Amino acid sequence: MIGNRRTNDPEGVRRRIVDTAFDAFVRQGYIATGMLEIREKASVSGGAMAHHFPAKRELGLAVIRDRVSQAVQQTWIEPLDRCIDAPAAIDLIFGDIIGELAHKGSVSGCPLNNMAMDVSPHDLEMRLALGDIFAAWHEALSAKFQADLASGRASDINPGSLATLVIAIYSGAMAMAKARQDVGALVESRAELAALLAPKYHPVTSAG
Amino acid sequence: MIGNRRTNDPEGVRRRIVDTAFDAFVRQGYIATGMLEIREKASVSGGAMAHHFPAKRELGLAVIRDRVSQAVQQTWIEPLDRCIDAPAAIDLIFGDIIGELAHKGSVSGCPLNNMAMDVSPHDLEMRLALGDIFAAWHEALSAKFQADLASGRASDINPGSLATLVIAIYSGAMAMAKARQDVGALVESRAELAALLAPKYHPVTSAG
DNA sequence: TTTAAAACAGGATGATTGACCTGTTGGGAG
DNA sequence: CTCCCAACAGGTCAATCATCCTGTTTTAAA
Repeated sequence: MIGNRRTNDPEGVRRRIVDTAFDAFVRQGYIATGMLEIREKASVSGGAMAHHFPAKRELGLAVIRDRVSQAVQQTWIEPLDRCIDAPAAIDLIFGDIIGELAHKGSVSGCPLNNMAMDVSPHDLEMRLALGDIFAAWHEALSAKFQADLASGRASDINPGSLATLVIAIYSGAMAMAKARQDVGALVESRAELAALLAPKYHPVTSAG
Repeated sequence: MIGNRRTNDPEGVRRRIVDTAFDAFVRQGYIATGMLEIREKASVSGGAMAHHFPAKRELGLAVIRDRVSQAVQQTWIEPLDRCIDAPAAIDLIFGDIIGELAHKGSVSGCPLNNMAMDVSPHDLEMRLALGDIFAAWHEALSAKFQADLASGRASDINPGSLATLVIAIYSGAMAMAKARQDVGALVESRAELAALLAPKYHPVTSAG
């Protein structure tokens, strides 16, 4: 007769756990975050936690597959689909992130990159799951550059390696911003990135 | 009468600890590495460890100031001084890293970036120490671009923001390489970086 | 030679970690 | 209404963590 009421809302409890874990993993890191801390912040009992996620690994996998992937989807892939070309989308995305971080005050970094950095060396399955998200990101960017090429909007670019470069710039600039707690690196990288893409777009059609 | 012989070599013991810690911190991360693990790998007793580094923080600081900073110095700043211009140095550095990683088999990432990612959110002093290294790196790159500009070797570049871009590309490509355990991102980024710097260098001197 | 302090050895310590266990309650199938 | 299992509560567990302690040996200064 320990007898306390309980909520009995499996989907809600699970969502609360994953949401809390995602936030903590991104801000402090996967390894630095304890199960107890997640339980307390999510107001979930040990029994409920063990029921939904018997091991920390599975919670990590769930966060990667359910949250990190959709974070990349929302902040990168969907804007790419909506914008007229790749440079426009990239500039919009950088601008949104800079504005968000500037008014939020602190920089927690790119969720995908943060997770990849401290999880990759320790868990093969998580590394592969994160690799899939990188691949989807790269594919979306690459396809957009390819489309710009096909439509004549751009010329003289290699979609695949250019997509890799853009991802590297974003990830690296985010890492610098996080390390220095300053959006300056993102601002400068955005400007440089726009400048290096510009000459490849709207090629001068034999001006006289 | 516990009585065992001991080495009594303060500088050597300290160096072994810091070397071992640097290797472990870069490969598995600062938080994921335990003091016991470092002690065992360095063959150092608990007493010696406590004498040289009473707290883990101080070992982290020592690794950052004594090893991470010199790693950046050796792999980036010195080659910059030796090469004729920035693009030559950058291409050389990327090539060296790619070759080294390719023949080593595994990618552990950029020491500075690795340390910054999992330490920055938790310790202000370490974050500032890492920020100083980033600043020195940026300053060296920026100065080289500035010199190239002054010597007429390059034109139409912004040394400061271009240096930030190069650091972001390197850090980001390293992170991708680590996450996917593949040097492809470094290879592609090197090519793209060379291609974007080329038109700014050796400007066509009124060919006809 | 005496002596104080640095350099070490070999544990011990409490706190925290991830995992798990027993018991209880809810909801849905029959 | 009955029965069964998912859903949950609350506490326990061994392992590991960073830290610190007592004692011994070396070094160097006086």
